[in-house]
Amino acid sequence: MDKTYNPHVIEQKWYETWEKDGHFAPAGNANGENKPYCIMIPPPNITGSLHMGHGFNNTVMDSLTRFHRMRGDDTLWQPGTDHAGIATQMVVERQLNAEGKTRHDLGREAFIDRIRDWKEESGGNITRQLRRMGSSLDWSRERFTMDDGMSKAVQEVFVRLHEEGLIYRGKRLVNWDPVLHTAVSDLEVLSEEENGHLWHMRYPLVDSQGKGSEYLIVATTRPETMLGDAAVAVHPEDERYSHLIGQFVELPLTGRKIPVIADDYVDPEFGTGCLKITPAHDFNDYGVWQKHRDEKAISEQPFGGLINIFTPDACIKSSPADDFSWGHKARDKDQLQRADNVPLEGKATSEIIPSEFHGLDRYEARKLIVKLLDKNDLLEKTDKHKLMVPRGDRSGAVIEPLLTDQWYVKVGPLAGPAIKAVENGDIKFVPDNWKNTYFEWMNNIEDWCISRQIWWGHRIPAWYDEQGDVYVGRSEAEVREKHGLSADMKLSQDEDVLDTWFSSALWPFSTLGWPENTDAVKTYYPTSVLVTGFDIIFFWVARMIMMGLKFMGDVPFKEVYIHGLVRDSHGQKMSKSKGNVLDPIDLIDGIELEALVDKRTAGMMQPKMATKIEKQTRKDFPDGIPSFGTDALRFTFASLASTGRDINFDLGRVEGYRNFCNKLWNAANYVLMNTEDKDCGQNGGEVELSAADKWITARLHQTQQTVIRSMEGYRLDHAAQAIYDFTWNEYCAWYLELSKPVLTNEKSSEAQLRGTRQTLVRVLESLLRTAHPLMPYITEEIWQKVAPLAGVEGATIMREAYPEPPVDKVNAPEGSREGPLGGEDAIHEMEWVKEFIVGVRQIRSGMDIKPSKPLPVLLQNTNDTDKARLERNQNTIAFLARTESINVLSAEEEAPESATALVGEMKVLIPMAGLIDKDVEMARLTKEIEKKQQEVGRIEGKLSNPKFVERAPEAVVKKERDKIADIQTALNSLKEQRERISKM
RNA sequence: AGGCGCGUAGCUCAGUUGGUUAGAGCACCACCUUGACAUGGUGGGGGUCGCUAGUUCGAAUCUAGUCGCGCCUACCA
Repeated sequence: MDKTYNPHVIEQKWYETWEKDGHFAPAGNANGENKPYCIMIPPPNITGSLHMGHGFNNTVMDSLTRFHRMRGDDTLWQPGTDHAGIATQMVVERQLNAEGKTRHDLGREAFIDRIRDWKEESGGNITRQLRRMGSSLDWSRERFTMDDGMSKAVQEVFVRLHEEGLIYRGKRLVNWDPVLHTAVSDLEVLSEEENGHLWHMRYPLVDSQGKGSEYLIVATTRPETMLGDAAVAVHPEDERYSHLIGQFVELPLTGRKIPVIADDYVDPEFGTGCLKITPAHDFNDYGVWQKHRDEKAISEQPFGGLINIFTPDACIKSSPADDFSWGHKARDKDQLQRADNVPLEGKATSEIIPSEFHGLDRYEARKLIVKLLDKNDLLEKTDKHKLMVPRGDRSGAVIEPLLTDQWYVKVGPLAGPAIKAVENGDIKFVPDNWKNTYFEWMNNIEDWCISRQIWWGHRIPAWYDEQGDVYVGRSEAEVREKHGLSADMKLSQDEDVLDTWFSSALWPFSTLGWPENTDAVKTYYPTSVLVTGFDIIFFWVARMIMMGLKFMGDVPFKEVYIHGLVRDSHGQKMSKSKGNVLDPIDLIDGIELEALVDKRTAGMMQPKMATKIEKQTRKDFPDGIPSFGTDALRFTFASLASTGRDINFDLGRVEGYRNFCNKLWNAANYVLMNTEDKDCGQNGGEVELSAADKWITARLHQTQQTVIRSMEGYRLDHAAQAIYDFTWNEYCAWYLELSKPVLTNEKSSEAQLRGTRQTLVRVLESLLRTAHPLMPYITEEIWQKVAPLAGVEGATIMREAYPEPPVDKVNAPEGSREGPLGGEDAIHEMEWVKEFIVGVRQIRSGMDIKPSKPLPVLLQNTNDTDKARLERNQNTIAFLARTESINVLSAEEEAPESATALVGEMKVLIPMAGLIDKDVEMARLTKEIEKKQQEVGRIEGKLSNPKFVERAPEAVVKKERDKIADIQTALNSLKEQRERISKM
């Protein structure tokens, strides 16, 4: 082993070996005892690169996977990527734009080829990065959501749902992205509060004779939509306006007459209590229109009131042709009429919109309308107003509600069983609270718009004849056959593709080969656990549950472990625009400050932001980021995996765990130095175990129990903490030190030496297996060297058995792989030894005595146990406390003036002559006495309370009594000591 | 508007069904280059657990209220 810990050298090497030797593949179940354990990776987007969220998420999954694999489960962690329809299409379109082309120049097929080419080149970036994280994914089963097999699954699901009437086509208002020219689902729209205006517009009454006011005032945040108004609504009980219900107002700038209708949707308190109704451009107005569409005054409006004024670009229509080319595809007049039952007699939309607005963008139209209203004295006032603006999560464009033909999944019938599965515990959320979020959404679920007007994705398996009738089937041939359509009948496939989440929803079973009934499907479905962040409970988790139950008749996973989102150390979300992103790979490899600054400011549109980010980065990382290695990063992620929602990532933690790796490395180095080429008892021979040997073994077992319990409960932070604590504070800080006096003592017997060496290697070997799921590389590297010394043979630690510590540390069977048994006596003895040593050290440190100076020690008030323990451990104590001599005083012997430490009732005395300052020792004792007195006071308070003694459990009372007795003894002892010294 | 989460040491976080002197890492102070490790060792300082009331023999932990921060849902033009 190298003298110094160098993660880079070992990491690369081991990952390649593991992958090459097929260690990531499931073990299978040849012996009939291996339970299946399966995790499906949440497929990362092919356009993406590894971010901290991935790093965290994959650390958790890999740790679970390695843990279960070592425990003998038939373990599969399956990788794959998501085609990410819109995101990917945008990436490649941007490339084309740079070449001065658009996707339309290439045509659909060539464009898709181009995307596939791009995927071959760049799409593997993230899987390479996953490998760097040490992820033990079975790459031989890697899937991609656009694979043939996946397409088949998607098609099958679509057709079956359609056959059952759970997929339908409808003309509805959808969230339309006017930049990307596609519909998006509710979930892909992010509404945020923005500053805007509330315009109060005057709509003149048509017949104001004797009716009081001459106009109604409507307030709107979107004046441009007035061109599509169909009515003005007031609350039916609003006395201010009740007399006007049924009257007409003149729609300014257009001359159209629209009715005043009554609807209790209107809030009389808001604005003037008059609400303009624009049913084709507002979801709520559409709802109002549906209730009133049969009223004559509405139905006689153009298009029955459903007046769509926008083109797909969100510009005002400028020609009659626009009426038939909005949405995403041209439709003829008859079809439109049939679909909506809306009469098309009369004028085209462009003819009812004044020509000065034609072709204007929605915001230009807004400006002009406000200007003209103002000019005509029809603008009452303009108020500043905060409003929720819906934007597409990909394009950032303001989403326009637009009437188009789309495909929908009727979600209600799927949601019922999905809710039940969580209610009855078939699926458990961890932490449990997240089920509330799930129920909340599932109980208010809306039909899911699944069609997208883009090219990259699963094309919808539907064909149209020339009359526009639609046929759904697995292929054109199947459609013809099913519906008896003649071969010469012209059919054209739907141009749209499916929402990416539609294929993701099938992920837990499509990856296993469904719709074929493969062995993998039979073995690994339902999968064991889904590990993901809470941000996609709606997007993904809920939909997988619905689809799994529907098509597999069983839940897709038994548990959902929801973890937090990784933020920066101040709790800020990491984002490119904030310039606070950390790249896990940079934490592994390290990065120079300049490179980091460049990376963070690259592509910044606003120079101001770039400057700010640069400044912040230079402040946060004055020396760049040092290289920490994968294991340190993984251990950090694990240590942060508590139940909270936010994970604030602090670089200091990684540094601490990098040091931990280094500690482990050096400890191994020490162990090897003392055991390699030496007899560690692998081949038999008498072995004598010291109290220290037994003690560390017992502590190892306790640690392993904690780790196993923690892993089973998804508390990786507790597992990490237990491993850290044991390794550093017990194995390294104490046991390695305790081994030194044995190994260096010429008087040690062969059996003693063998016992110590054996314990050194066996505990280390077992510890490495315990830690391996969290820190795979360093444990493998060390294990390779240590295992043979512990008498273990194997190709790799990752295929070794996970430690099974004996539950009962006194009575467990002999010959456990985790080492011999400890035992209570050994533990107590070691506590005594440690107290002794610490006591001397405290005096030494408190008195400013050089560590190198050997001290004479006297023991007073010793009992037989003390003497026996001293006998056995004298050499150890002398070595670790650096004593010159240890002498037991008999009861009648007077002790010289000394500094004192207490070990139970025994006094450890260090004579002060020439060494120790009286005042310092007085102060030390006084402080100690005060502390003890405080505690005595607290406990006395408890015990003198009769209610406590009466009502508290006996064990608790006894504990307090024992405690106070101990403290009293110590206190008396200390007081006495102070008394003596004060007389000096 | 509704729902949820968080508030513990200077910072980042643990704290299991209420019962030790409330812990860890980093940072801080002093001492130490002793032969695994200065990415280290030894010793030490630092918290009225956001606030208030209640339940209880006993509250960081349970209940109610309150303040602060954050998130997610929602149709207020």
